[in-house]
Amino acid sequence: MASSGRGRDTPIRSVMALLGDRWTTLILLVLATSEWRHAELRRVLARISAEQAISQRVLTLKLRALERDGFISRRVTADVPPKVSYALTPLGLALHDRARDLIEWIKTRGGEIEAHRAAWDAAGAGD
Amino acid sequence: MASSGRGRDTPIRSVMALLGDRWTTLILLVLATSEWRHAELRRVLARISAEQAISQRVLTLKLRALERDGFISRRVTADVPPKVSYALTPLGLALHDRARDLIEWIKTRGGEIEAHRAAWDAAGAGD
DNA sequence: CAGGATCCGATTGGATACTG
DNA sequence: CAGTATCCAATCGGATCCTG
Repeated sequence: MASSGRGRDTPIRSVMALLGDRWTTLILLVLATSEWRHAELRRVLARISAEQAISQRVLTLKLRALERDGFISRRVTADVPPKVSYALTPLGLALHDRARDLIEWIKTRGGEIEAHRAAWDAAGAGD
Repeated sequence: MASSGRGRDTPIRSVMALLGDRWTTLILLVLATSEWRHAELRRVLARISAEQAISQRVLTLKLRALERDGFISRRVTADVPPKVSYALTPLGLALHDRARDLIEWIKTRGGEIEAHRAAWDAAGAGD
């Protein structure tokens, strides 16, 4: 089942969806710092997300999706047990930069957004 | 139940999720052209998405979410039946601009991404 | 016309157990 | 350690019906 899936998506929609999902952007941010092994990556994601850990299965799914699109590369050593490391490709680094820009923008405007939400929620609270 | 929901999200995650969902970015693109009424908006979204129409319920949900964050404004006339129009706020226009940038980037790199996918799918096809 | 209420299918993400 | 396979809960989006 390696081939299709939701692969008929245009890159536009699927990449936007990637950035919008629960973990992918965080993975990009971490991989931008250096190369990481699977288990290490899981641990650091758990720490910085602060809520809860990514499951092993979902981490694999997200890494595969990023690899399929050419955003990350996977390197395996011949050791036993094998060591598998992930790193951003140049394309992935470029995507990361875009994600950063977006995050920075949201940070600068985050106050306004939260103010709107507070006002909205206050107005609707008396239902 | 107007208040909470997934409202405890930080703007970062929720705005990224907004851009990554099925319709929101498309809605931003359309609203950037002018003000639209609910039914018109539904029709034009159906046309440009080419796959299938957004349901009435989901359009309302998306518009409410955008309104809550202060990205769009809702204007109602005193007519019977009332006319309801939606338009981008300055904050929403700024978000739209960021979405456009991202889309443009994906377009310029889309070829590479699709090439990676093709290679990946071909490699995995012989399972 | 705008939109709320229901019901439903599909997808997403998490927990756990198991394999090379 | 890295990854797969199940099973399950929650969320998302769609279809339909109903109301001011």
